[in-house]
Amino acid sequence: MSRASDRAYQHIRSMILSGKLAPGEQLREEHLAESCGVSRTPIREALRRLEAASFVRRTESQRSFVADWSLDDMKEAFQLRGMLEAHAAERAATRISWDQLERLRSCNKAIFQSISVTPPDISTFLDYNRQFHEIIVDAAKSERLAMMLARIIEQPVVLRTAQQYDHENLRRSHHEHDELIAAFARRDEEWAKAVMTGHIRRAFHAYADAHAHGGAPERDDVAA
Amino acid sequence: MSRASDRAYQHIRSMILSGKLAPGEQLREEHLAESCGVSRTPIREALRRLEAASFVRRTESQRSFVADWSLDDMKEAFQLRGMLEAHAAERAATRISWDQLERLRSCNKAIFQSISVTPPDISTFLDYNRQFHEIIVDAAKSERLAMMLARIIEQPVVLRTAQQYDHENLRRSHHEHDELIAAFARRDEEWAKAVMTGHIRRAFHAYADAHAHGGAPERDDVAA
DNA sequence: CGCCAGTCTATTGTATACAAACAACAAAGG
DNA sequence: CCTTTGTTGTTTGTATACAATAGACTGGCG
Repeated sequence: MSRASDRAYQHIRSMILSGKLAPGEQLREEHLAESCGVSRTPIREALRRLEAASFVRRTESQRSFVADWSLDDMKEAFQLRGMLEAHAAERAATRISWDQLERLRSCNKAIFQSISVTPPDISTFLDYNRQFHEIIVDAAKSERLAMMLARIIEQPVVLRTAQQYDHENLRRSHHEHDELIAAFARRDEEWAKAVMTGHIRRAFHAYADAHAHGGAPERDDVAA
Repeated sequence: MSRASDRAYQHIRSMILSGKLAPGEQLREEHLAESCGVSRTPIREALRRLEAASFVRRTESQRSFVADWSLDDMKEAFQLRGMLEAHAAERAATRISWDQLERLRSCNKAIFQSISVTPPDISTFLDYNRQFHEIIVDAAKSERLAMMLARIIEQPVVLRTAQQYDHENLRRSHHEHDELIAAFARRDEEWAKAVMTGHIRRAFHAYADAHAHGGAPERDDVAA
């Protein structure tokens, strides 16, 4: 991560997420280079990766713009994420190791603690939540799947789900994780898949509700 | 496509598919540059794209190697493709336009003609088959989905399914397409999804069988 | 004989200069 | 007044030189 192109990637990404670069705005390589304090070469590489992650869109004439996301885009991304993550859970059910299962348990224990205090420690919740899902994707043992999920989860639409959860949602999230663990312990693919589908779907509705109410997120992360 | 980086991409890709670059072989930028007749800059860009498409793998120290594919990788890719393409069919069922439906019909008519001659015109079959699936993905109206599918279909594992089909498989493929068209015409999402799932699954087994028999493909394309 | 350190080479990362392409605009013709 | 075409400026594409870094090799030491 100490390479200039990586730093440029993170820098541009955060500028997009923070809104410093507005959706639809054109990204000029030279301008970004100046802004990031590097030359155009690493900027170009960062732009390609940002494009692959759907943060940036390029016209046929190779000009880059900050991607803007419609409501349909959001639905799409969540639908895709739900499908892929359910598939991951299905695969993980028969492949997960005892160690990974144990780590899921301790993750969810930490999650429980983070939401048991008042006010809930959302930041900690998010960290462990991310870990929880990462363990599952890892247990699914499919690099391609992991790659695709990483790309979707990275996306601005799916990000920003956090901070929006009320206590009820946090509690339900924790409970669903418990159910996932139970499904994994029983090696029940169907169950794991079904629980994960519902889990992501609930996350989507929580996001949609929060979005409708116009709340602004303070931190970017997934909260499924 | 006339840009040097695009030509480099195609050139390296074809060298990988043809086996001129063996799986596991290291790819040196300078060497490739010489081989493609361009400088390292467009090669670097091509390598990043090839990496995103899983043709190329990079170590943590940024060295590039031709990806090699295990049998599990193959299964994985087909599973993912089946899931995504079924999802595409599901979405397409309620979104497809009359014009697109008509184009599907004419595509499948052309497919029928290509397999009615002796010997079957596999090349034409493949072209129209690709068109057929493209129309469906297009009708699904999900850019993200299209992007992901494009990436999977591009992959060496999923490629090379062609030329392997016997007459029976070709006929069944045509018939399944007809059933898909019927499902679309009735706007029946579930039906479309189910047919597509079986369609891709059959393609997988045809591939697996052909692979087991050790047949060598002469042309790279998908034949679902 | 094996192992570690230092050096050296091979390979990738970055900066910069120049070339090419595109978009915006202006001018001329219908 | 609209369309079309040429011109100009802005932006991206490519080549090349140089810097940094990871791997390989060699020599010395335990």
